[in-house]
Amino acid sequence: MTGQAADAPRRSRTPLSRQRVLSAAVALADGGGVDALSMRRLAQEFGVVPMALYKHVANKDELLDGMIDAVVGEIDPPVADADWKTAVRLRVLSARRMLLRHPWASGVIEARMKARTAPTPAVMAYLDSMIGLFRAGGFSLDLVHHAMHIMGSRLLGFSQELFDDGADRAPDPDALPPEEMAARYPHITELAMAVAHDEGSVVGGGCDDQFEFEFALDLTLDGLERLHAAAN
Amino acid sequence: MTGQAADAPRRSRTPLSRQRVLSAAVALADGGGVDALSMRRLAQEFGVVPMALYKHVANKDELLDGMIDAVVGEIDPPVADADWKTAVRLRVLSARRMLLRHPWASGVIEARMKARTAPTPAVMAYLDSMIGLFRAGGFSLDLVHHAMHIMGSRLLGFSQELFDDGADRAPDPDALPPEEMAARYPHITELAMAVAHDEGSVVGGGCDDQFEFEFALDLTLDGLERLHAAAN
DNA sequence: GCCGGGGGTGTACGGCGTCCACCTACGGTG
DNA sequence: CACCGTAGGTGGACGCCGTACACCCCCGGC
Repeated sequence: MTGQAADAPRRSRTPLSRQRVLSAAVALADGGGVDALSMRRLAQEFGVVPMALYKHVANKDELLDGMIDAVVGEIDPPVADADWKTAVRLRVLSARRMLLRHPWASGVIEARMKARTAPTPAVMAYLDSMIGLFRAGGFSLDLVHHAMHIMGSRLLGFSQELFDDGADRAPDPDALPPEEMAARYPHITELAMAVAHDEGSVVGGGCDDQFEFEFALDLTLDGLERLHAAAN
Repeated sequence: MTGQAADAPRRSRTPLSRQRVLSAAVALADGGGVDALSMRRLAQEFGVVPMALYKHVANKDELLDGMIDAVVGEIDPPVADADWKTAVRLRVLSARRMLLRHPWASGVIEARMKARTAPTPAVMAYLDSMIGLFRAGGFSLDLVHHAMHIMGSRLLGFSQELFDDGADRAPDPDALPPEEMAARYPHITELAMAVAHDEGSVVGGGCDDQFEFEFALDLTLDGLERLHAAAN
């Protein structure tokens, strides 16, 4: 009783905000997988006509972006007062827990990564702070660069080439101005700048995907070899 | 001139086999990405009505499976007379070249992996022979097991959990009988058997995904740490 | 009291995968 | 040579999908 707007049986229960749409979409994808998520299905979750959703999200792509941002935001922030290794470790494990909670997420993130001009803000923030952890541990920019490539698949479930860093892509209509970029994602910017002009560097040169791939592969193989030798 | 069946302007040029359908589908996906591939689009590539394709492939999923098998078959066979490390290295690099040739492949393979009961035969064969390379190098079953988990994302572009090895999945209607399985994929079978009952093992126990993930993560982090230390 | 606009509605279009009934041409058999 | 079974292509329809466009209604501010 005395319910004020929660259960009026006649008109739209709650005004249906972007937040509500997003979380309903996440919930719908959590159970039933990503292809159980259609605009029509989502709309009828609210007892509303499909087009109503478009007053709160631009289109389905933008809906997916919003969902990504939401779940990436669930990843725990880095712990303070820890060496780089445990900090990175904990963060990655937290990311993994998120991905297990939302099994659709890794696929969607990866797909968005491959096609879209820029990752969503939350993903950017996550990557930026991850780079920050390595930097705080004293890693050189080159080494951080390699580290990010190496950990690619572990970081968020997608496999490779997080930043091939433009030039070939379409010129991205709504890119942040550089100063904005630098302010918001200082570590990403720093790294991107370094990669952009350093040609001969400590470990390797530029951002050659093939080189990065082999570098990561060899690191892994060396690790396996060490294990193998130790198991004698 | 004297063309015998190549240019008759009236009736079906060439009878449209499963092979032709598959390669046309691969070509269509190579240019234009995976969502440029629709049954209707593919059909009109042959100047034929969509349903005609269904005489040669069961449905779109089966078409995708066929495409996967085709491109995975492009991966070079292992080189003979080489130590395990270079053999694995060359094979993985060959796989990568294939994935760069067919950018849609990694995504499709990963998606199929996540949902399907068993990978396609060519993928199975690839994994089996990869395991064989490690085994030939003297790796213990446990270590090979870890190695396959670690290299997951590098192996074929998908991220994780190649073999969580059934039990929870749907019982798979058309599974191979065990002896067939063992004959065709000896290394996979051997490894699966070992994982199935060995509980306390050299490196770790059973096939605990969480354990495998952390194991791989730590191997990577250790490798990075070594690089970091060496860079002083 | 009026009015502008945010938010929900209705309809429609083009594309998708695929089921179904149908036809047609061809090779093998009597 | 007549016959027929069948492999392979056809045409249409169904039920989904995302979303463009026009509309309308109701509420808050002037």
